[in-house]
Amino acid sequence: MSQPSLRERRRATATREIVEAAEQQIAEVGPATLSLRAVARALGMTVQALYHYFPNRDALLTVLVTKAYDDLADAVQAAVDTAADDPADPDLPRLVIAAEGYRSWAIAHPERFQLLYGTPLRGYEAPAEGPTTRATRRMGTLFERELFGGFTKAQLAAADTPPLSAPLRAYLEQLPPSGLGALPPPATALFMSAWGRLHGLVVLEVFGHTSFLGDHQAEIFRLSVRSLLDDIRGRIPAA
Amino acid sequence: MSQPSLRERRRATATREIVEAAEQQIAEVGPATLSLRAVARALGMTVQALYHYFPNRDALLTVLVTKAYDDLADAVQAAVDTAADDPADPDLPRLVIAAEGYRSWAIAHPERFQLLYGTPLRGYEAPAEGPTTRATRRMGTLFERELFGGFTKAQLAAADTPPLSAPLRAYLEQLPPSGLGALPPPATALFMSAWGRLHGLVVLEVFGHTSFLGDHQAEIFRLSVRSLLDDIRGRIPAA
DNA sequence: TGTACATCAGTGAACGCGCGTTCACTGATGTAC
DNA sequence: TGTACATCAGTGAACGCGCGTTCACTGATGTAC
Repeated sequence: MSQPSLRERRRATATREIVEAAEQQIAEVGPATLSLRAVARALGMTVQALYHYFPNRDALLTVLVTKAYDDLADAVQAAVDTAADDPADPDLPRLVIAAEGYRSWAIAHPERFQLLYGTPLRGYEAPAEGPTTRATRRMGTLFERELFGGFTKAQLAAADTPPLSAPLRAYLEQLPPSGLGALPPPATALFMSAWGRLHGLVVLEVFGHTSFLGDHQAEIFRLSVRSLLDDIRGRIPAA
Repeated sequence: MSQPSLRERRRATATREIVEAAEQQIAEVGPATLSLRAVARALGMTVQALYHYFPNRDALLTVLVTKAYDDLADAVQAAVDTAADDPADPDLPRLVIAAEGYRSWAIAHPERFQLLYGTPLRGYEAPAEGPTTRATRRMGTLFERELFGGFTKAQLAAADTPPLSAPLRAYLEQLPPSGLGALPPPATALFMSAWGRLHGLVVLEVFGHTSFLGDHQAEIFRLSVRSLLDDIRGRIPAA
């Protein structure tokens, strides 16, 4: 219950400032070129001082990656929550809102989005299990709810997909229930397909491959997510 | 008609060797870390010699990017051609074959795929118009044919999509006919959606975000492309 | 309340490294007469 | 066929740069008595 000491509070502040300066750096030069020296420079410190807060460059990167996953998941969550409280357009499916939250964050923070979904960083290995997978799961659960909410397990199990091989069915069924294992196999397949679809358009846009669409990228995206929802819903039988 | 001189042939050979060594380098350390010195080292040359072939690092990168686009388009083309000559499974839609050609190339050359679709390289600006857009168009045309081949313009124009705004319709109609401008607007929208869908799954897989699917990524991909085809075809009215 | 000691944020100096690029050169290949 | 000159691939030496990390230090903050 003892409140943090002055030193602890200062340390926390300094750490936060370092992370923010690093994010600023990433926004300017991209994740691959992030340099400790530049971060220190931005803070008016010497590089060596950073080593009191992070044992090395990779440790700082890990924090940045983790935070980016969390911020992205938060952004999607916030988009859904806001729309739930005060629906701007009651006809807009919440999946579209969630997807647009995802897209908006990516466009607002392209370099941090790269950090997550772009080229894996040389020499940097993301921690296998941990906060990053937690944030991913959180986001997955959100989309899953908007896609499949309101359908029974039986309906989902009867979803109309191209046939799944027996080994695939078995594999999907034994995935950890905290993730996708809770869904019947055809629904998992649909989910992956939908996830790729949503992610694909965002990735193309963020990396500049759809710039020929000019100002209409947002509309194409919304259109595409609407179709996605139609397509998926059309594959789930009525109760 | 004069055949190339000895010197010209040697120069061509040397240039090819440099490009190959650079591709090898990229395969080992990734596109961002590509260094002229390492390329020269691999060839047993000094760095300075490279400057007789490329004015600077960016020029080499441009060649590598262009070649990667071409090689990818070639791989897709080859997959379709092979299947046309000697269909391994006559029931497998050619779109699936093209898509799997795309996926296979990406998986076989993940670093070169990154070069095209991963994080844009710092300080490197791709030539706006030129060979890269040509290769992209080539690939686009291939997929377009497999998606929409056999349908009339009238059918495509009547495709069932969520409503397109008037400005979007107008914009899509005036795109250059060499690219997507030849399609009726709803078909273009469908095409973009399909392209994102296909690309998305590949990108997730290549960058390791679907590794939890283990050996089943190929099947999920095929399933997803089959669904994609169903979904699109289902939106185009009968003649 | 004061004093002795431990903790810790920060600095100055330095390390070794690999990088892209430039310059002046040598020697081989090609060309004109 | 031989000779003079131009072209060009390659080298040695060097440039200035920014990087991550280590070490020994100073001075402020916190803690035990």
